[in-house]
Amino acid sequence: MTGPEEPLRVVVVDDHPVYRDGLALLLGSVPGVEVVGTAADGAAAVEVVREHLPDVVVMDVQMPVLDGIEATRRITTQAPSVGVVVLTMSEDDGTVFAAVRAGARGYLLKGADQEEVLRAISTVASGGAVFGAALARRITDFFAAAPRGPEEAFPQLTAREREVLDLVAAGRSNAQVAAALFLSPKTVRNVVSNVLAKLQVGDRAQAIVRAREAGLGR
Amino acid sequence: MTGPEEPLRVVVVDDHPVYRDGLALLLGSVPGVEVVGTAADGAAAVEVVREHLPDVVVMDVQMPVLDGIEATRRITTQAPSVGVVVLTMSEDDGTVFAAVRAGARGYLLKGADQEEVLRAISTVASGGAVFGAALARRITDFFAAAPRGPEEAFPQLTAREREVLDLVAAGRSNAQVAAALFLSPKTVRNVVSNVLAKLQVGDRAQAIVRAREAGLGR
DNA sequence: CTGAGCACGGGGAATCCGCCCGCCGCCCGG
DNA sequence: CCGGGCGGCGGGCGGATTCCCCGTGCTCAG
Repeated sequence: MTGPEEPLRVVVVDDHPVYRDGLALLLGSVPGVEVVGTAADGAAAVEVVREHLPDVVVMDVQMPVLDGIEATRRITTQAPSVGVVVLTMSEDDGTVFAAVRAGARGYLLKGADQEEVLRAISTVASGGAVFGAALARRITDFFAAAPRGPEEAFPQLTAREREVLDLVAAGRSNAQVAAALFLSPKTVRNVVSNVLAKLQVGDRAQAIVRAREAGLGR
Repeated sequence: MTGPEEPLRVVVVDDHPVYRDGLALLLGSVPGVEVVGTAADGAAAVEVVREHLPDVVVMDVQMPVLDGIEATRRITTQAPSVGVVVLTMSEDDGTVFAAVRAGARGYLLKGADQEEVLRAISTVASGGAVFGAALARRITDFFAAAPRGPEEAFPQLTAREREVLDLVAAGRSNAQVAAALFLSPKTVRNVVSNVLAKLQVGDRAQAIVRAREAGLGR
């Protein structure tokens, strides 16, 4: 990573000529960065990327013909080694998630200054992921809400019972649980029975619901 | 952000003296970065941060007295303006999620080179979030898996079948579903039966798992 | 009109499941 | 030493669930 430095090969995609060429010029003037191509819509972007195989693509979202999300999906599918930084006006949750799901590893708002864009490009080129200031909060909030871990799940259960419940929550039958844990099917039934009692639920189905709400079975 | 540049005030936290002081020296030698404090454990880190209020804390995870996760939680709670970059050996999913939930906005492996660490510090100082190469994939995978909305779930099901499946996924028995939908229990059984067939699962439990993975039942 | 597809209702048999009971091995305090 | 408590283990039983039949009424296309 240190030394002569092959330049970072970048493609800029945006349907607004002034913004696109301005950003390309700006990036090209930075030592160690080479803009190897530009495109004004998603379809052209896919083509340019296929041709030049850059390290990073800086991608707008709102574009004619093929939007940036779909273009990102095609690019990351065809050439997973290419990092995509999405640069857009929208800080809408749906757009952010869609972009990341499509394979983007960077997401900045168009208000970002040059240094921020450059840092994002470098980070993404080295395989990392970056989210701009306006999004960082949403990202962390999202993590806080979603993967509410197995968090000391069900302390009233024994280790064995948690183990069984986890498999039950994954949809396994008692017989499958027994096979997986090298137990008699009858024993599994009893363990499940104890779990139902401790969870204060009436049947297996409700146990699955409770367990999955606590993050088990995945 | 451009101009005279107040220096970036950084605190380095790591229980390994060589690593801690080496990193501090390295960072301090960079123009625009000032190391205003160091700490060897989480409790000391919280104290140092409270005293100096830096822009960014570079935090190890494995530490005596108070680990980096908990220290991060306390710091981001007391001083939300302070950005925390976690720097650790572990690329374990649980650790990553725990760190982000605790409020960290950066997560790099200890193999990261100096440039990478510097970029992360800058990005985090400006409010962004960064994940190193080894984690980026997990992050994007996580996004791909988690917020999969109710998205036109199970188009192969009839409206009635989706309605029933939704209640089943909430843990209701056939009798409860029948009462809720003003149907005969026998009809509910048949509908559930059709759903099981269309979902290609063998029993109610697996249907619940599939449904909840698609966002139903909540 | 006629047949196909679907929602709805029903019956019976095989299966699965949860519950109650007893047994065994372990640990701990008297 | 020994007796109780607890978790893991298994048998037998009754109820719930699933599956595979059946038939009805409705809509829609040919």
